[in-house]
Amino acid sequence: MTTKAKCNDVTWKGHADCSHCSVRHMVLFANLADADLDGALMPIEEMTYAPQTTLYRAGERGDHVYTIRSGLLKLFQYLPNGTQRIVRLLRPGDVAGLEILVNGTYHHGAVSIQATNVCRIPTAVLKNLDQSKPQLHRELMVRWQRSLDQADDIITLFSTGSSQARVARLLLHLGHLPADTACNLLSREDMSALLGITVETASRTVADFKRRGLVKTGNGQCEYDPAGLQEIAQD
Amino acid sequence: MTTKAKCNDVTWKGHADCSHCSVRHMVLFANLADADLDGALMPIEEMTYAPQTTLYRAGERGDHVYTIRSGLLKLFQYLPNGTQRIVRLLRPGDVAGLEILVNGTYHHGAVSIQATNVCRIPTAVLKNLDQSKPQLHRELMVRWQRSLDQADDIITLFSTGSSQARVARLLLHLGHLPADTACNLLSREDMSALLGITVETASRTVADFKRRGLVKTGNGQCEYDPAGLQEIAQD
DNA sequence: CGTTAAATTGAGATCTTTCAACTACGGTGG
DNA sequence: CCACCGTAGTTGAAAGATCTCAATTTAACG
Repeated sequence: MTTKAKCNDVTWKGHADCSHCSVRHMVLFANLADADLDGALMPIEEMTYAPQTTLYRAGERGDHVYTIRSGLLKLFQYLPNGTQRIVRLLRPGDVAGLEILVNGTYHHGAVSIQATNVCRIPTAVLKNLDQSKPQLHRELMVRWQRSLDQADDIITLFSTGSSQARVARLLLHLGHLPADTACNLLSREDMSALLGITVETASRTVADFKRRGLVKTGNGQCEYDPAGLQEIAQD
Repeated sequence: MTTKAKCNDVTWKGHADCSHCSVRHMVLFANLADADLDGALMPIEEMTYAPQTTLYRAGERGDHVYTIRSGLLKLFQYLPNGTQRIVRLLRPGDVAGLEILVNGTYHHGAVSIQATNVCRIPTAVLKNLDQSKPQLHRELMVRWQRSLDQADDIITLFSTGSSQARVARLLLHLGHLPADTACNLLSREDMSALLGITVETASRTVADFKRRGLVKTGNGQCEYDPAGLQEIAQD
């Protein structure tokens, strides 16, 4: 289900370490000098999770943060009535579990939506670097701010307006990274939990978009008409 | 409209300075030693804003963050269609404008809902303290995390479920601080922008609560039945 | 090829919005 | 002091959107 590898362990196949990380430019250590990272063999693990794998649960104590290298992760909370509400969608370069640095407890459940590759970083590493490399602070602030921006997106883009507008905005949002006109489709259940609508409404809306020729789907992938969806996303 | 006072200026009436701040325990400098703050006369201003006053606008450049000492502040963004969506509600102890530390631009509009008293802190102060007092980092992280928790609340509490449930949760949330069973009521317009419903629905819902004896209102104040609202807030 | 979960569809009930009318209230100026 | 005015709040009624529940189809997988 998951694979492990010491990121900085020279005995590990591939010789991977943070200073040669292929996504280094977008992750937590982006702006630290190579020398800062070379000093110690850090117990950072690279891990790959199959879809639907739980990384951690809300309320759980822990001492790792996760930077996403590839894939898609959802963070969610449970509502009073027991249903699940997705509060963040994390993509490569994003960080999960920063709250652990504040009080040692995760505030969300974290589950992979697609196959997801992450670096699992012990808080001890950050605390060590913290004292020696103040540059890390800025990097942490940037991640924290990015999380806030993403939360704002969930509020303004995904929790406001008609279900049509929400779905359209979601598709555009998902497509924004890989290409400009295609995206991996979420399950109707995840759409529902993310957009605050029912599974049926999500299904009907996507089906309607298909009928109108706005999207074409094929095994989990989705090609769409940007202009058309943009129009609907307006309101 | 607004009043100013140098927080640490010994010539200011009242002799106020951060080391004697009455809400010190809940604000940004909570855990800094008095000595850390005494060193320099810092250009921190205490200001009082009348209701409906704009502190800053989205997109604007700036170099101040605000800690709320008393009152109520809304942070909002505009939707594609021009309507306003409230993304955060700030109360005493909360911080507004932290994003300025990352890229110098405010991400929201900030407007006082009630008369609001704040400390207006230049980013330069934080950057100075930052280098000399690493303890400030933890304090900043705590604020950042609090902002995230509040954003999560907006998503799960105020943007999910029936309008009745949302209004009930809002009243309970507003009452949580002052007393346990009363709160200052928002305008229907702000309710609408916060809960993602129309002004009319907000009005009807509150009216319905009144008819059912769940709330009593009198000039902007609101007394409510906690158990009854809790019931409705469940879903 | 059978089994199970996910997605889709239909139909009616329910909720929310829309649009328009009306009321309450505070302040202004005559 | 009172009529007038503008804003915020309220209410009604019909249209529209979403949800609910049940049935059906499709897809996934061993």
